[in-house]
Amino acid sequence: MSDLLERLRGRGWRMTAQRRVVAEVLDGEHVHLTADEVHARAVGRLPEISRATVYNTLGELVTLGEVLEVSTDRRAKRYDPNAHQPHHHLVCARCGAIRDVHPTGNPLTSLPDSERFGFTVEGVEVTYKGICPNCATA
Amino acid sequence: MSDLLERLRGRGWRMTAQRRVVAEVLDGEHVHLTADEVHARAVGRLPEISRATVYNTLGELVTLGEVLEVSTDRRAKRYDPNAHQPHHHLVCARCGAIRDVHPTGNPLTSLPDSERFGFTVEGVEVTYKGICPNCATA
DNA sequence: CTAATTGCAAAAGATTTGCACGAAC
DNA sequence: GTTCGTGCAAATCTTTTGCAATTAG
Repeated sequence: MSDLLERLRGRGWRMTAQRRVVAEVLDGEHVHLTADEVHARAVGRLPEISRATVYNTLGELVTLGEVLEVSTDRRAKRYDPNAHQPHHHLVCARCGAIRDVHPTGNPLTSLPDSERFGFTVEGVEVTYKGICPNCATA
Repeated sequence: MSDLLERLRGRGWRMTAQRRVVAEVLDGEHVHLTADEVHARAVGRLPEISRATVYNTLGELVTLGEVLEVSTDRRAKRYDPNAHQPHHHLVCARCGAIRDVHPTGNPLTSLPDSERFGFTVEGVEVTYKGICPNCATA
């Protein structure tokens, strides 16, 4: 059963077949699908679901804070349902594969005032870059 | 005079009016323009320069390692000419403004083996998120 | 002179939008 | 019944590509 779905129900999210399918497709760890991949998988379970609905739904999940948008070097954004466990990303520079990694014991110091340029700092995102074992072999 | 341009000359980069203008437009600190913004500014100095050439040139500068691609939450990528001084970014969640920030005294521990999933880790990118003074006022 | 670069225009890829119809509550 | 969500198709925005004309070295 989908954790994400549970949480959404709990928040009184209006439920439809399409939204359920999107939430189900997204659920899990190390899941970082593009909108198009979400649509492709959703179609497997609900053939008539449209891309527009997938985009709408993803946008809403991001607004609700239940899904994170991951911007990569590539064109399409990826969506990460693992929003409630703080984590960072390890990205393969060659193929774009992404893994979740969890903050090391090292609490990242917050930015010193002298480096804030008057900004209010709300968070930090850490992305490690490297080559995945698959690409290293090939 | 443009630092970037100097470096490119030194590397024997084939020079054209278009390339010079792109390098000039990019030079500086806290510069994070989109391809379209680069084009707009380049046109100011060389009216007939085409978007395709701007894209070509930016792509090449990235390949040469002289310019960094910054992926944001927004659609268009941004280009950062400050590639030779290691730094991170502070991004306004509201308007997208970006400032360069320099690593705090805190050396970010490298990822432990148990969190590498077999990847070779080559670098890390840190992005602070917040609200810029401008947006905070509005 | 020769190989590399440019501009154009068209194509491709990703995402958004307007609107009539249909479904959730 | 009312409000909100959906599908479609067209629009928009960003980036890439093919190719003939041009230019740097």
